[in-house]
Amino acid sequence: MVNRRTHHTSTSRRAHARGAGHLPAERRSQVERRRQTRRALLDAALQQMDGGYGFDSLSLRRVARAAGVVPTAFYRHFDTMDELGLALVEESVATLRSMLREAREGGTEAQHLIARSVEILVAHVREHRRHFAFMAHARASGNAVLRHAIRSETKLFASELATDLARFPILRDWSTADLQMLAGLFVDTMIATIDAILEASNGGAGTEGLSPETEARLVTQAEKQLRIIVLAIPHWRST
Amino acid sequence: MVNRRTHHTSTSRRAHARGAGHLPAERRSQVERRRQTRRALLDAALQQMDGGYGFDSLSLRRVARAAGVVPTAFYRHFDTMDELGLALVEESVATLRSMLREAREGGTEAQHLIARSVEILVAHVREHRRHFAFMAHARASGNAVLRHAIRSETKLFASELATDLARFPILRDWSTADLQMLAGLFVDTMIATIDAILEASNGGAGTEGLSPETEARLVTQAEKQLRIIVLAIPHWRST
DNA sequence: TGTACATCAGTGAACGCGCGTTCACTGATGTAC
DNA sequence: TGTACATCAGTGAACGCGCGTTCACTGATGTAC
Repeated sequence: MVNRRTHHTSTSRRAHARGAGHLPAERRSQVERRRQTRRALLDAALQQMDGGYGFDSLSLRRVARAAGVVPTAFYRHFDTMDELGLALVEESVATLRSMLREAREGGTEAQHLIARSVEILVAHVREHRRHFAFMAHARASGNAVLRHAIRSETKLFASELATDLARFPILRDWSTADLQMLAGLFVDTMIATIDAILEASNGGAGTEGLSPETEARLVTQAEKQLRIIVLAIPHWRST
Repeated sequence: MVNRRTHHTSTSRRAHARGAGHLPAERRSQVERRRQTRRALLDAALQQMDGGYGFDSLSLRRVARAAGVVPTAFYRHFDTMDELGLALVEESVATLRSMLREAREGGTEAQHLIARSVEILVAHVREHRRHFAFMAHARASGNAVLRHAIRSETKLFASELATDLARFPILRDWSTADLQMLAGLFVDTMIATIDAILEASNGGAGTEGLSPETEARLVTQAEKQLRIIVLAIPHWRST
């Protein structure tokens, strides 16, 4: 009976080194190597979801493979796929926060505010398409952990928006509940816009990207929808 | 060498007969038996998705098992899981249509119309919770076939609503694009409400159902959101 | 600066499992005479 | 009405595959002296 564990040559091992794999020639520090592999796993997960497939359809092995790493190396960074998913939620939420921050800087005149907000939204979705697509899917996915994480972040986001809205003179006398209602309406409309953008840029027949015409149409529609809500504000009698 | 294929007793086969399984005592016709198994497969799929898990996480074997049928029997009814999914989309769409039809019967005075519409929506979601949950998940799922099927049905639904809206005197002079925009806003708000109801009735801590308080809160919020949109209508200048 | 040892990120073989799909089959229902 | 044959919904064994997870390992990086 021969030795069960085969002794491979070192060259065969080198041949497997790809992406975040083991590249001794580079002389990276251990912590840097670790950081890069973690990043590669997160990016691989986002990349694998790119075709419009959700987090649920990922497998640990596919993510590891796409990251250029052996499946077992995954466990050096995350205990489960859920933990990787939560890390992606954190990154995505950071993107949302930066969006809200950017929207806060600038004038408060309604007409410009709407156009600017939609512009910022579209720019962010384009810039961080994978993160938004991840959230759009995971929001309604089968994974309860991710779904709840994203839902609660969405509620938090709406609450922060309500606080911002409270600063407008015309909304000063609205009840908290009505401000939340209004913020919810804005957020729901934004989410619908995000969905529409993502659908148009994924589902497009082979074009892979969002055509300028389609984008313009979606921007116009979103602006109109926000504007019609704003139009109603002076006529609302808050309880 | 013994015969590879074991010859089981007929009693052991009977013991396996469950649900839509083979029940010779009943003397059903072949077509009736076929119809019942198909129904059992569809119901089993809906049931398996009940815990908040989406269509993507179903497997053919699990569905067949839950339907009380052997995996291979599945193929007598559907070529693939996708086909079963499309059958569920058809059923769900029929539900939506009946909802719209019900909403059309009755007065057109705005205030009552909103309350009635929300009431009908909530009643339908409660009555057909599994179908709505299926659509809410599949809308954003990884399965491109189902996603597109549901998206296009949603657009059709919004178009029909736009046609209904065109009959209101106050909307008579609105452009088609603006009517579509308005219908889209209503539909997006309804979808958000449906999502909120489903989330509250699944995510509730062990209660399994939607508490009357939560439902009342969601109904109030939805009514307010629709009302604020309606409030804006007289002030909109359509292009 | 040089040496001996510790750490630990990534490796590769192995496992048991549920999956979709194939195939030849069984036996009740349906039909032709 | 009775018999012989056809139909076909559902069966059960088998297959190859990708999965998550375990384990002992390798070898470069890091550290104590």
